[in-house]
Amino acid sequence: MGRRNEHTREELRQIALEAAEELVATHGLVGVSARKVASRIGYTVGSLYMVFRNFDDLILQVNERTLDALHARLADTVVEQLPPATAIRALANSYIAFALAEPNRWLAIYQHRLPRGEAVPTSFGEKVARMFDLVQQQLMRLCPQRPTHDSTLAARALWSGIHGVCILGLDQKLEVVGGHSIEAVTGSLLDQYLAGFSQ
Amino acid sequence: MGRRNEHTREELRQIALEAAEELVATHGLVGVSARKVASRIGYTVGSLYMVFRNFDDLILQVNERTLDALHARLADTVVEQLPPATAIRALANSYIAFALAEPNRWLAIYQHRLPRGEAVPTSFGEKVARMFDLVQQQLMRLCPQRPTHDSTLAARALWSGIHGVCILGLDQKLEVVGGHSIEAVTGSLLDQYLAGFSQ
DNA sequence: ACCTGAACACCGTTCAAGT
DNA sequence: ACCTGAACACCGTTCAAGT
Repeated sequence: MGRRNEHTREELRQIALEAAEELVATHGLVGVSARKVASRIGYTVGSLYMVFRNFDDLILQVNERTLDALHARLADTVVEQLPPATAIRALANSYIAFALAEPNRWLAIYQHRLPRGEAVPTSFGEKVARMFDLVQQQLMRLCPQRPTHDSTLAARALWSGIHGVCILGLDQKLEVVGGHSIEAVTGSLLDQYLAGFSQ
Repeated sequence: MGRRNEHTREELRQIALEAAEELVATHGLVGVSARKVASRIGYTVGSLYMVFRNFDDLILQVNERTLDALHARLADTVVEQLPPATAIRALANSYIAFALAEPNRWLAIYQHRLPRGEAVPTSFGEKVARMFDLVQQQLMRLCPQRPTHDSTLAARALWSGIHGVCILGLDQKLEVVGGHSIEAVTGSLLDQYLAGFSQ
């Protein structure tokens, strides 16, 4: 009992997050529990409370890792050489590809909710903002004459829209209506919105 | 013990759903449990399994009630006398107003997820389809010359987009980026999309 | 200082036993 | 046929006790 010192605090945090991430990826947010995470890494439940404030904190950190992976995917989408409208479509395709490849991890970001009154950490908000920025840069290239305000608004509108299609698509709450693919629906959204915006 | 016969099966189902709905409305999906619902209506947990297959079935039925209320709100939005683009904006405003007035009930529809492999009942899908239809009717009025296929696709794209803005907005995952209101972002989405679509 | 093991107050679900 | 009460296998969280 007590004091094994096999891992540093930081190592413990890392292996716990990796175990939790794998549980999210394979079984979804509902498939994760503090006890399961602990047993996967060979510790008892109590140990997790040495490195995480509580269970929500653990999930929040898993989700931040997913946001990092998602942002990396978008940032890796080479876009500089493309015409702006094509660049935005490429970014949208990367976003959708991530959501489809990692549905459980991607959904967990939005399924997890903090108790009433508790705010998400600022680092979380910043990671979301980074993604909007990538889109906004292309919108500014598309319409350089427009004021910045227009493109920040457009980036949010467009990206929230893409996001909504992915959510409903993965929920299978979209397919029931007629059988359009996520790609077809986002394609329509992008085509019409960009046509309107650059007009 | 046993056999009180104070309520018929259907009455029991109704008061349970009402109690669950109130718990969702005030505390969100996480604030509901079978035990809490049972105690609110003066029964023990086991009784709920006489009228619901399991807890997911109970939540699903709560969510169908919310979908009915949402559809009623949209159907009540008088739209016949308006120009189609204005009508679509009015429908979007009703949708947003519902989400903002009943955030917990509205979010519960999309937060609840069935275990892997289980499909939502067809009645659920039909209720979503009904909502898309209301939007599609106006899109067809807007561009009568376009094939039906275009307006079904557009209804899904546009409505999923509005939906995405609401989701991110309520999550406060949208506000952090710059402080645009849900109304401003959906306004942009509608303006640009409709400009592109009717062009 | 680190970690366990047990306790506490909760879960969803089942089912023998009572009326 | 209806409903309870207790049981089962789970939860998140805390913390005295051991090394």
